[in-house]
Amino acid sequence: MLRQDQIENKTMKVKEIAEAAGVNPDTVRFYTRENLLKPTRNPDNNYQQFDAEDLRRLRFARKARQLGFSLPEIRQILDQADDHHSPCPMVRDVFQHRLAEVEREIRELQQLRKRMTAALAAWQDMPDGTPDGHTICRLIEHWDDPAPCCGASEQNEE
Amino acid sequence: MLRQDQIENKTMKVKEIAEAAGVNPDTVRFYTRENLLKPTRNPDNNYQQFDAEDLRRLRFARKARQLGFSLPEIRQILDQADDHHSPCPMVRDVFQHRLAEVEREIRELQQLRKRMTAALAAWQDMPDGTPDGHTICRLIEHWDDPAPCCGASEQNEE
DNA sequence: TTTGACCTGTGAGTTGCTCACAGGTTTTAG
DNA sequence: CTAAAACCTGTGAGCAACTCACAGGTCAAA
Repeated sequence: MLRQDQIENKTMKVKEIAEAAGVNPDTVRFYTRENLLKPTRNPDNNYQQFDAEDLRRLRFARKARQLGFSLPEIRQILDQADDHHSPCPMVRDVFQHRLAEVEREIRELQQLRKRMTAALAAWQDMPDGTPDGHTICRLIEHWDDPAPCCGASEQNEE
Repeated sequence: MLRQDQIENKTMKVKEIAEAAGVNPDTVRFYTRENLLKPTRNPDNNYQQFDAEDLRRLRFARKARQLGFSLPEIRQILDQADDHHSPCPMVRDVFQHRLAEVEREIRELQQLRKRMTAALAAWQDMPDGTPDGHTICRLIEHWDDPAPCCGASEQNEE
């Protein structure tokens, strides 16, 4: 299965590291372009060579993406780690910032769900399903805007 | 304040309708390009003329966007209304679909928040704040993937 | 009349990928 | 041994829903 060079250096080509991380090979190429991954080159054919460290970086990047970190943030973290600085104080800041965002998003979506279920219920209550043909449309039209800013007055968390 | 033609026909220029709807004028131009708005033209100067109906369409579009409808969906709804079809059965379908999505998003974000607060708590428990400099990073690295599909086994809502 | 604010259309930038293309390399099957 | 399949390379475009920039035309008020 593994060739000699793979056993010795554990280097992978694009498709191999992509499969190992469960991502699209184009994502690997994209991250390489974006300097999140810095593979060496095989001088014979100019192919990219990824090692176990690259795989860890890639997995880290994917997990950070799931947490909502942006690619520039992730690059910053990885670069700092490369420089033997602990990126963690910075990570903590970004992390806390991101947590606040997540909580805001949750509140907004809960508000939204509440309105939507109410709208659907109002629509269901109608006799036949298409009572006058405009209920939902009116519900959308008369939807009152979520306060554009500083709307933190009523935040009942479910 | 209002000129004569505005009083009689209530036509607005880009900036006026944009302000009336609380959006960026470029958004109005964009929606016009995308055929969500179909203003007439002033033959004198080729300026776009929006009327009260356009304003209602624009407001409807904005509210539908807040609900998560896509521009093609919104265009479909508006076009059907133009044809004197009630768009509402279709709207209901899209609406229900969107509600399911919103609920899925809420569940995912709540999962995420739970993990993030746990991570921060673990980090806070450390003596000084930067205990070994890698806690959060490891927390990210060892973050276990949210089950990619069918992860609906444990959905404790809040 | 000139300044400034608006209008016009078009094209590019944003984010995080994903896909397409054209040409080079390597692997595999016959 | 060779031909085809599968991979590699870099580059450029496309997605959504705007937002901004630009160059030139129009119009209001000082």
